[in-house]
Amino acid sequence: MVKDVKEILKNNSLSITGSREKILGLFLEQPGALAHGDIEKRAGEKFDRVTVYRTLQTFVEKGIIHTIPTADNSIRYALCKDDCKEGHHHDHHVHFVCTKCSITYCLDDVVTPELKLPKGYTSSHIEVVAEGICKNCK
Amino acid sequence: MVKDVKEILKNNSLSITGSREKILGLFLEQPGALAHGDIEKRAGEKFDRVTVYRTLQTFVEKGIIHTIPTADNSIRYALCKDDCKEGHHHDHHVHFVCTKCSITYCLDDVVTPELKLPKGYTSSHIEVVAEGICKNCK
DNA sequence: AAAGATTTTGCAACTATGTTGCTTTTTGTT
DNA sequence: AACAAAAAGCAACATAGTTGCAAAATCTTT
Repeated sequence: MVKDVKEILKNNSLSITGSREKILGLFLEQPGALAHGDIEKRAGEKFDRVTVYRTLQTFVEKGIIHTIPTADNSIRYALCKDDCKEGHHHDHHVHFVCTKCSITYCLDDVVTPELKLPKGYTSSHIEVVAEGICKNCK
Repeated sequence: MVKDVKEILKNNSLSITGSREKILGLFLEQPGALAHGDIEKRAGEKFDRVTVYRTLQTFVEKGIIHTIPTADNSIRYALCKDDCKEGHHHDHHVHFVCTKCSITYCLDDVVTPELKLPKGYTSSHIEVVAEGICKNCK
């Protein structure tokens, strides 16, 4: 079930380091998205804040994770599906934030709907975030 | 065209002060949304940062403005339509961020689409942010 | 397997952003 | 005009995020 962390790093031509293994491991072992703060907490204060920032940034650049904008304005990160390549994300799915447990889910099966924009507007990307109660909390 | 700032404040039972008049004026005199930083800059460094924060907070509570989550994770504020009441917002429209001029628009006529969520999920609020080129920049 | 080049980490310092408590000033009310 | 209530301003603090640089770890080459 759990994909090999080292494998993923190698495939993205990243050197295998302790922090990268641990941080990537955190993403693999749980369903929701993680905010920067979550990672620092769950990792047990092992590494520096700066390292977390830089690692997340690297993962985003490589297309391993993607960012999710949330209403409360904290950036969250979640694993990308395999069709994300370096510098080119394809996360055209809807995100769901549970107001009870505050877990953020990627609803990979729910595709972002088409929008009829007013004349003159052209959209290249549409972000949809739904808020409510998730299946575990109802 | 420009609504009376004092009128709006009175209608929301807010005392009329210099900062509130100026900040509300900024929102009325331009089409897009404003971030906290924009307000501090455009106001010409007249008042304290804290005042801006508290004024914006008051306006949000009263339903005069609403917040817009953006991809770059900076909160933006925009005027609410008249059907927003104290503590109860109705901003069920789509927001549009221009990648060129980075102005954020409220597309009041574009209603947030319905979503078919997976079983077990119930959404109370859906936020849609489209990114692209606006009518002035194309 | 060791040496050297390259990355990554961790530290310190700094900037930006946002919050809280308290005093002074302004506003609304009588 | 006088008083009570609310808002503004100030200082101090808290959190988030960035940058430069030296030390440590990783990768590569032999």
